Amino acid sequence: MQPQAAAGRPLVMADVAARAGVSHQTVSRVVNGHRSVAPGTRARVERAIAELGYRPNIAARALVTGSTRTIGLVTVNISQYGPAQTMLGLEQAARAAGYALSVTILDDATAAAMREAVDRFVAQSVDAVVALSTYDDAAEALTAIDAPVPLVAVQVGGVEDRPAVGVDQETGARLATRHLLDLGHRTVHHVTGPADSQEARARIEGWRSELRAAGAPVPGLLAGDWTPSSGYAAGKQLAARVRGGDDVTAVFLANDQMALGLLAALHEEGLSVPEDVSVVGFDDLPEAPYFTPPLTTVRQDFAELGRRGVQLVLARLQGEDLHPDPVPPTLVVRGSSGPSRAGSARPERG
Amino acid sequence: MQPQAAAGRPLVMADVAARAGVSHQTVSRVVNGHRSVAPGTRARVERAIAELGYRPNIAARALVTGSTRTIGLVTVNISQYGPAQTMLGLEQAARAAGYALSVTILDDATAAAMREAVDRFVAQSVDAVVALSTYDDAAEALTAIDAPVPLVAVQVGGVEDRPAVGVDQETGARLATRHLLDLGHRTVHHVTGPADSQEARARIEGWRSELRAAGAPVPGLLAGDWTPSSGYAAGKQLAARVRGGDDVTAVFLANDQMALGLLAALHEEGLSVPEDVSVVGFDDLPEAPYFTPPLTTVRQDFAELGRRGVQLVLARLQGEDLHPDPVPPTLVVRGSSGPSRAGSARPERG
DNA sequence: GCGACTGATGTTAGCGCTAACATCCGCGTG
DNA sequence: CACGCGGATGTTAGCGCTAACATCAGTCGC
Repeated sequence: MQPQAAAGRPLVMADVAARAGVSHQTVSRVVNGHRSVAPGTRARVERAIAELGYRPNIAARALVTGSTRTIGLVTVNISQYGPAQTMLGLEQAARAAGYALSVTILDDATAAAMREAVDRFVAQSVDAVVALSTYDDAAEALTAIDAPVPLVAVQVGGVEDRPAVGVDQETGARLATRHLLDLGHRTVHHVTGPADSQEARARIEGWRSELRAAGAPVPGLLAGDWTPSSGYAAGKQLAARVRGGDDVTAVFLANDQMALGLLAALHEEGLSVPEDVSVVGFDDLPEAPYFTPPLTTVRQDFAELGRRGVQLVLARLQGEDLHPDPVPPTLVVRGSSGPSRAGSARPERG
Repeated sequence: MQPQAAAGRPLVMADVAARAGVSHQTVSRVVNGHRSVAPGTRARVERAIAELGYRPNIAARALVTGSTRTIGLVTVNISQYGPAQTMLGLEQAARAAGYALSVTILDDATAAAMREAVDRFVAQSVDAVVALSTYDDAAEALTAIDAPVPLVAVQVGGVEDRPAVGVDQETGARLATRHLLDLGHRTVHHVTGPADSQEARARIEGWRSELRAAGAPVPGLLAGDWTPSSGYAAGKQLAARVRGGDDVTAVFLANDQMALGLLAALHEEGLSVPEDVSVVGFDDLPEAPYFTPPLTTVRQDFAELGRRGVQLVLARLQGEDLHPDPVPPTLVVRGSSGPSRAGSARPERG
């Protein structure tokens, strides 16, 4: 696999040219798949390349072409399932398109950090930057940044003048809410994500409008922050209200991790899911089928999101102005949701 | 790719030089912090750089220096907590050291895929490659690869002639096993990771040697593959044995996700944790405290692992031959492990 | 007071590649 | 049969930067 032969200095095009008995330019033509090269010559050059194990020096190529064939990714929270999965899709699509992916993980989602990251990428001469963030200040910085390269946002809704691709959060939230309503629940409570997250707000919006459309009362929000711990707190709160006689029979949480926390709290408080309270999450973590009980949730296709992000980048690089549709989420029904006030058998794991 | 969109064509060193009234070489000296530049000149050049918004072209620099100040990371399974967290530490340490991080996510952990990834990085002229994989064939490929750049392994134990940094898996497994033994359990069952994972084997080793040291019987292994589903299957199996009268009171699983699956299975089978069976995992996922019941587990400091990985790379780049100590794991005791009910109401086979 | 030395700067020569132009050849056409 | 055309190839000129050497003061030592 070594790119240089046993010889001391690294191989360059001229070495291949000498071996194939052609000029270095012909080698360049072969390497770049240029058309006007005689088949015989091309074969000879290709053999020389293979025999020598030659690899073009991409720094030299980048210098003259002005393109590094690298996409910069700036993201937050890589240890969460969603971003990690999106990154996976992004990387694979980028690789398939012949681009390398350079990554910056933001310590915190501030505008300054976002700017600095994009800045560093520009200095690094990436061909384009993909930003994965759903927080307001970061998103704001994104609109403000005037980078000399295409800059696309993934998973950010509501950014007007910046190409973006995302999952339709609102539809997802409506799916979840509708599901609970259809099961006969009078209304559905909602545990939110952080207030400065656009996704969290879109989910609130979807939940609220579905309730309104069904003529159901719209209860007050329970504030969460994506963490299991905040779901746990919300669970304790709801349990107290149930015990106080409140009519709380269905909860929709803005993500699965919070749902896990809520499940733990309800369990501790002696409430059964779904008999006493039905619970629906959002994301469909790989662990969700193994929660106690298995979690009904809204699945987002994060990898697809990443793929579309790259698509968008490539389009921008061509100068096209693609406006991709949002990725549709789907509802996955498992054991944590059931009919209102009616014991039922647990559906099997998904 | 132009550094700044101030004028029509991209800025180059000569522009700064002209503005500062010096030669482009002096600008280069200032940019690279060379010492023999008169303070006045340096100030003038720096002002010109700031005013123009000049950024050096790193492709040109890379071409002449032969260094891209980029580290390549090849990893698997980024959607798992461990690798993701390790990557976080890696990225931050790399950034702090002035290196960019280019990422390849392996579709599958085969030797061929590993080779190809390293190969691509070499073609990309990265300064070093960090590999994050614990699977045999990938690890094997790693030893075999003769890259023209430093290649360090993170989280791979047992690779002899290749610089590596990892967590002390064996100690972690002993910690978990000892904990259960100390609680009075006669022995501890073990659900393994995949057989071709070095980490999984190290955990088996630790578990086995701790049992032996305590003079406890060593039960047969339950094969898992890191997934919740395999933990679930193991749980079903164990539950059947408990019902059959077997003396199964403590289980140590090679990761937390499998523990989640096992918890779900035991719950379904009407067994209580920790009353009937004590359960200990490995990793300490952020979700682990919210399992039902909260999971006792072994914590690994993945981010630290990443940081040490970069340390190792930098040392290699300097030509030093650092041999870092493994990162020590710690036991986190929560509700899923408790005292043995030796001589309990469960019927015993004669 | 003059050669050797030191520090600040300029000049020159590539790094390995691609783009543009130059060249050569064989062929069809009037 | 001269002409021109286009396909195949070679030649030349940079891309923007750094390394190495050249230059040119000043400064020091004896």
